[in-house]
Amino acid sequence: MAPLNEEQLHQIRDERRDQIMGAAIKVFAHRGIAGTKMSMIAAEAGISHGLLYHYFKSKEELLTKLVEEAMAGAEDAISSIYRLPGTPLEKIRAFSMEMLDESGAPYFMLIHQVRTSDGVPEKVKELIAHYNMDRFIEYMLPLFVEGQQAGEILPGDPAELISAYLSVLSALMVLNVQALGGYRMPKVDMLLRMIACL
Amino acid sequence: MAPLNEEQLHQIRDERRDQIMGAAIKVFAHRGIAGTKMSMIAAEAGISHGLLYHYFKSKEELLTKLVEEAMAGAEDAISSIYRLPGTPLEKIRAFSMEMLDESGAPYFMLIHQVRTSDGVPEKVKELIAHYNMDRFIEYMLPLFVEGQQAGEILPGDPAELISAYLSVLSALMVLNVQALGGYRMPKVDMLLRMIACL
Amino acid sequence: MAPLNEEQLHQIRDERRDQIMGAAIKVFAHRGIAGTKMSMIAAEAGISHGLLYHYFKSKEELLTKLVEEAMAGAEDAISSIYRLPGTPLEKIRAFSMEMLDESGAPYFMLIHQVRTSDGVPEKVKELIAHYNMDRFIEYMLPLFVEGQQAGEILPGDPAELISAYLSVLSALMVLNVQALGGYRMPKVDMLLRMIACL
Amino acid sequence: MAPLNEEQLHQIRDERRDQIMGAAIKVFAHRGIAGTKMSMIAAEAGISHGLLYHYFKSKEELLTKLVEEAMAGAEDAISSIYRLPGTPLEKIRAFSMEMLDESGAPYFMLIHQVRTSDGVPEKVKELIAHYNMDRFIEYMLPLFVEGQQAGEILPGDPAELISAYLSVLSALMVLNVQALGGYRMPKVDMLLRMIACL
DNA sequence: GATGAATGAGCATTCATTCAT
DNA sequence: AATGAATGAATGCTCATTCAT
Repeated sequence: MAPLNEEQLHQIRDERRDQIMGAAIKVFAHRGIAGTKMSMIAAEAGISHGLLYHYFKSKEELLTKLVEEAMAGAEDAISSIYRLPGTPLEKIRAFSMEMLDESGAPYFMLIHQVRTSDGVPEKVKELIAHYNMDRFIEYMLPLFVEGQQAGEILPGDPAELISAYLSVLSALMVLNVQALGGYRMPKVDMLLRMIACL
Repeated sequence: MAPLNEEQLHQIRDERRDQIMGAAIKVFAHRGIAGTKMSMIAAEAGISHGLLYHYFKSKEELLTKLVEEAMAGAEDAISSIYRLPGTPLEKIRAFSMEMLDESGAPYFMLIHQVRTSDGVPEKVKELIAHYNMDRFIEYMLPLFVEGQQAGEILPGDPAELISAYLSVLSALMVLNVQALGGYRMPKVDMLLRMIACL
Repeated sequence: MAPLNEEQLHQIRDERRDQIMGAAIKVFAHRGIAGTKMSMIAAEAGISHGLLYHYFKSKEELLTKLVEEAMAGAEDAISSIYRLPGTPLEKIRAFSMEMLDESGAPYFMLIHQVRTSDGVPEKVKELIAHYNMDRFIEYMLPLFVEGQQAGEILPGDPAELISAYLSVLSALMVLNVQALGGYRMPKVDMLLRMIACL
Repeated sequence: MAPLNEEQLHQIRDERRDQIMGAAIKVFAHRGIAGTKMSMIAAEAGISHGLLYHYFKSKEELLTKLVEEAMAGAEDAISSIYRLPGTPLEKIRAFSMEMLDESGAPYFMLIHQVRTSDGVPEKVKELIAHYNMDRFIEYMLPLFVEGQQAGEILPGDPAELISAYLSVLSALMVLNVQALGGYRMPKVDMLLRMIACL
């Protein structure tokens, strides 16, 4: 009966969804939640605004899906650190470079926008609440302890070290999206001095 | 009975303007440029929205004035560094603590909002363009050179050191406005490790 | 293997049309003209909205066809009165019971919706204009006169009697579609008291 | 401080509200709930649609207020029956004439629209549920019983008599708003034959 | 100076309709 | 014939701005 088979339809839908979400994160990150108009997203994705609503019931749903994806991505990024080669400090170094290479910046930017915007729906705020730095600290704790035992990383409360270091990384990512205003991204080795034994 | 004289009227006017600008920066910083409604500012300032327009011709003018103030304030903050006591590194340390104590955060936040928002009027963008980090680097250059000569600060291109360090400071200020999400502001001494000889 | 012949295709087509019109009148009657979305009709009929447009060029055409059918049906119902058994009053009694048994209510409801909705296309309004009560009065006139001569029906202008009585019948049908709000359909004998000699 | 005093402002607001509600009930009654656009109400009231939202937060709120008013009005109308002069049947006669004189028709029409439209917000539906005919039956019960004892009104369950009679009255009001299609409002005396001893 | 009623441009969302498959 | 992706006009609602008082 169906003129296009199930699979073709599914593929179209998936492609469109990705296309829209890609456009949306770009616009949200740059213009803020309230500053982003659905028509901008549609234009960026090259479709009509009507079609946008065929795929996402509302601006809120689109934002929610984006945040969910961002959080899953962040978790992925952090958890990948153990698969990197070398000593703990080398792993952290490689991880830091990956973070700062800007490809994930829109996601961090989006989360920052959500976090600092008061006009965001409660549901999205809740999602973000789970994206607590504590989860990431837990992930990295064994690595930092190992580094401290190896004499590579500064002594002291490792949770505090991690939190401070990740805060700086996150902050730089948020700030640097557009490399405007003369900000210059610090070299990774400079950042590592904050936590490494020299 | 006698009507207020010229000067008194002027003073009331100035107070009102300050009151409004104080309210405005708070709201802008938290809700973003587009997310901030004139009525929110009026409510925050405790006046009618009609009165807002007696003091500022438009949202754009208010934003412009705010950005101008923010830029002047930033310049003040940076230039004050030479009036602080101690060695160059001690001056930088004191300056850093002042920056991070959050009192100036809304201004940095505002500037960040303006910088990363595409929907901001061109005129305001131009203002911001002047607020180039290069000016601040120039200000701090003698201090860093002095510190390097004293062996307190790492060798290497001082302009790059300053730029990187200020980027981190700015980034943390922007990120930290609400201290949400488990981010913990790093200790100043940890940040100083990025630039100091240990 | 052999493709369906002309006639079979035609029959399928007719069945589909009936299926759609049946769904449409239900939805129109319950939700009003403007409140009825094409997608609702498609869902009620169990087909895609795309297919709807294979059978009816537009919402307006569908509504028009429905109104035409409703009017033909009403005429049938009225004209059938002479085929009923018994004295004039008995015929009227049987006819009244048939009307009120609710099966034809959606049609009356639809006509009422069209009549009282200002947003209906002019073409449909014109159709309705023909469905004037005067036609029905003409139909029933001989019957009422006969009843008056037999002393069963009140004396006086028979056209006025008919008009009033049919108005009450129509009104009750329109009102009663959903039997909500505690309205209770009056017994037919009670209604007949309006026109009958007791 | 205030340029217009409290009272003047209040008066303006009240007038505007009445003006809007008057316009709204007219449009809702004629075009149905879904068929009524806020812009139509604004146009009917002779104001901008922006001002409409100054007075009523949403279409739903406006509809709710209208229904509340309609229900209060209906209760008033029914309860006023005891203040009419004459025997029970005479009271009922006077009451019926008042009902049918069309001034209250838009309210009945509105309630009918709400009752038969599926797209109406739940909150409004609940309001209507209270406007149950049972309440009105209770009101009129003593009057009908008195009429039966006086031999003016038919014997039998008075609640059923009332319910049936009020159903007919309501139905006629709903049907007759525009006196279209050749419907002719029956004379009150004809309607009274349904319940009166002759 | 101060207020809030009033306006209208702009944005989120819905829905009739078209069309490629 | 049948489906659902795609479009855009229309509608509810918000908000910057103006203005009478």
